Amino acid sequence: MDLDEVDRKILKILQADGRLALSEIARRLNMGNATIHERVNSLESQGYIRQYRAVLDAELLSIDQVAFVRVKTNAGHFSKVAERLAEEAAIQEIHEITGDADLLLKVRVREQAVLSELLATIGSYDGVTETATEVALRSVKEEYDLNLE
Amino acid sequence: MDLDEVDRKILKILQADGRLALSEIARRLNMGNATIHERVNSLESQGYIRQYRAVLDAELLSIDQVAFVRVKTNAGHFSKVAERLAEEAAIQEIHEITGDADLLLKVRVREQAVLSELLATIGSYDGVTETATEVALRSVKEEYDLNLE
DNA sequence: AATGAAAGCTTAACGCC
DNA sequence: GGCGTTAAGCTTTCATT
Repeated sequence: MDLDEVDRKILKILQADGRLALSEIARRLNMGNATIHERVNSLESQGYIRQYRAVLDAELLSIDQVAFVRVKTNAGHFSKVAERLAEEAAIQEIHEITGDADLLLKVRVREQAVLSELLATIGSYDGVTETATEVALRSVKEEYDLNLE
Repeated sequence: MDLDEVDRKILKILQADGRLALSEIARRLNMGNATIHERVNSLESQGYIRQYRAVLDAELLSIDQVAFVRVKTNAGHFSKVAERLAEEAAIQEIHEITGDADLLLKVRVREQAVLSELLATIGSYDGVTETATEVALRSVKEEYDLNLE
């Protein structure tokens, strides 16, 4: 990792405010306008910055039913299953995990009915032997900041 | 307070590209500059847009050890415990869930050693009776888009 | 790598419909 | 609610160090 202190500061700033003007970043770091512009371009093309996005309020938009699904698969099939599950828009996270189950999914839908459907679909996938679901009654925290200190 | 088609389109666009110029959004939607500006301001102040952020690459930055922790608490204590856990930067998600455990945490750290420390800390919290941890061997998908149709 | 300067574009505020 | 105008501010490029 060949990031210097300035790069890390830029990443921290943009992680916290993705729309901040580059000229304002330059001001805060006491550097030239063009320098920050070049640095940000480089951070983007090297892949450190994957995307800029507006974070929407899931509750206000009523897309706030969250569930976690543990999936067991036939021996060695979990990667293949995971690739297929990745195409489902309602599945936000797929992790291959240690322990009893093979995959842990985080699912987010508008209504419980959609969850039921999805579970039926997952259950019918080739290589899936078992699913177990836990529903979130309340999501106390959902933040995705990386701690760059 | 309700969103119309234009609002939804704006949210979709900004969710996918949080740094897109408002004038470009206006162009795409065939509307005036000032109109889009007003709409976005309103979406922000109503809370539909919670934040703008750069999404950083956790693997490139080597902050890529992910674990899920199930926490059991003394009867009725889980909300209090959750509030306290929310202050830990490494804990990205806290959900109150159905089933055997009371809380499900998603944790993200630079090294397993930090995870061990965190688990010790959590275990010592008042009201926590038991924790069980699953480590993610690979995270196949981690996306946080809301499906606005 | 970093910079200042300048052209072109964007934002934000205003008044009008 | 939607729009055009405008001044101030921003982005991007380029020649220079």
